[in-house]
Parts: sequence; C-alpha cells; structure tokens
Amino acid sequence: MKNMVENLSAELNKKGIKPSHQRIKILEYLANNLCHPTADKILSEMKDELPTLSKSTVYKTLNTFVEAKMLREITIEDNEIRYEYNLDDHGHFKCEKCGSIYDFDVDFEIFQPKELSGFKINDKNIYFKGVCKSCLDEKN
Amino acid sequence: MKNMVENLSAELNKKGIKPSHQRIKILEYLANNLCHPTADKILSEMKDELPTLSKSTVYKTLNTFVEAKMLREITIEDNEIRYEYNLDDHGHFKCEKCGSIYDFDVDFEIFQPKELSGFKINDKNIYFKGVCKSCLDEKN
DNA sequence: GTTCCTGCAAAAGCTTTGCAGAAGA
DNA sequence: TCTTCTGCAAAGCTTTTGCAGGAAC
Repeated sequence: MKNMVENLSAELNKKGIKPSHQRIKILEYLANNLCHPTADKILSEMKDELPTLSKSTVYKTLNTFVEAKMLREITIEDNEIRYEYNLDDHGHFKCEKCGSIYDFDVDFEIFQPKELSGFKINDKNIYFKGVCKSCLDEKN
Repeated sequence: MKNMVENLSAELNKKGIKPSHQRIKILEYLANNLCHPTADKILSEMKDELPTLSKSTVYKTLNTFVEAKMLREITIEDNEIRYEYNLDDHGHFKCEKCGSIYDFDVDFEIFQPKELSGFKINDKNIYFKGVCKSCLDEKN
C-alpha cells in the first residue's frame, strides 16, 4: 500500500499536480476500486478516512484529474457526472433498476463513419441502458 | 403544411396526448428541423410564433413526448439535455468548437458484448467529441 | 361544466466560484 | 515566508414542481 501511495504521488508530480493528502486519497480510492462513482459517492465513501473533506475539494480535485487526463468523465444521465480511473476504450452499461454501471469491451477502431471524414475525433463514448442480469434474476 | 399539422395531431392522439397548440408547434419544429436543440433553444426559436410560451411548458411537453417515445433524449454534456425527432439508430458527434451536433450511421447490431449476456438492453447510445470539418477548415 | 394544459414563481439538485484560513515547501 | 490547497458558504444553471387561471371539448 505504501508503494501505491508513492506511485500515485509520483504520477501526480509528473503531471505538475501537488500530491496533497486529499488528492492522493481520492486518486487511490478510484484506482483501487475501479468503480464509477459520482462526486457525492466519493465524498461519502471517504468520510471515515477524511472526516473534514468537503464537496468543493472533491469537485476541484476531480476536475484537476480530468484535465490532466488521469481520470475520465462519464456522462450517462444529465444530472450526475461519474468518474473512472480506467482510461482504456470501453463502453458502459447502466442498470435502470439498481443504478450499477458495468463495463464492456468495445473495439472503437471499427467506427470510421463516412459522415465524419475530415473531422478530428478526440473522444469516443458508448453507453447502453437497461436491466442487468442480477436485477432480472431477482425478479423471479 | 396543413397536412403536417394534421399528421402530428393524429400522431399525438394515437398516443393519448391532447394535441394542444403548443405541443403541435413544438413537435412540428423538431420534425421539420431534425436538429438537436436544448429546451432553451426551442424556447427561443419559438418566441416569435408563441410569444407567451414558457420554459416549464417546453420541459413538460418534451418530457411527455419522450415518455411516449416520440422523441429521444440525447445526453452528451451533463449540463444540457438535447432532444431529437429522429428515432432511428445513429450516433452523434459534438464539435467542441462550435457546439454543433452531427449525426452518423451506426450499426448497433454488431454490439453483442459478452459482458452483457443475459442483460436486457433498452437503449443504445454512442457519441463522439472533437472538432468538425468546418471548424478545422476555418482555422487555416 | 369538467378536464387538462399553460405559465408564473418557487424549489430542487448538481456543480462552480469566492474567499479566508490552513498546510506544506 | 510564500505559494497553493482546503473547506465553508454563496452563487449559478438546468430541470422540476405547485398552483391558479385559462383553454378546449
């Protein structure tokens, strides 16, 4: 765990971001859990470790990381931004019942839409919505 | 144009939605323009024709249409919902420079992610971000 | 006459901003 | 000491809600 913190610290330094206690803890949380939390979720998850952590620090920290391309913003619903540490190409599935987010592999290379020839593409996103297997099973 | 209104009126009746003046005008606007406006954009576009139209009516109307599956909600940015009349499968490209939305064809059938086997998929979305051709050309 | 719609104003929810004090180098 | 970060409170935005008046059948 010590190594983890040092790695994250080094990663932050490399990007020119001061590795404060809060920043390391938030990044550590995202790197360890590989989940897709909202800012609010992160805040409540860290209350035990960082009791004085504030919502504005969480938002500022997340925005800093996104700008530095260390995190990815996920927009599925308009009323919540989710964040994830996994920068590899992949899609997301959101269960409309339980709210869980699932990752799935996507080969974005197959998309070369003729309508977008000559466009500069910076970011590709794909998300599905529906009901996940465990919610479907539960219903029976 | 008379026919258009009658068609839309009939379409609304079929869905059990009372074809009020405002509803017809808003649906007509979306059907004629095949664009991807926000609620605010719709409001300002219609100010000439419907000077007393209110923001809450626009939102309620759009939500009614989405529930009736006559419109599709597009979530690309977390701080704005866009709406479109085109229900066929397709992807969206948003230009980070000028804000324009472009459609492109997508064959969603090719997506059968193994991670989602046993899931019920209700909705598939794909969007790219970048800089469109006309903004790129302009820069030169 | 009844029902449902519209539009104003207020509320709600998430995110951003301003600023004073604190922490760190 | 100087810079930068944190956290509180307030502000900003989009969207939703409550409700009284109004339109339509």
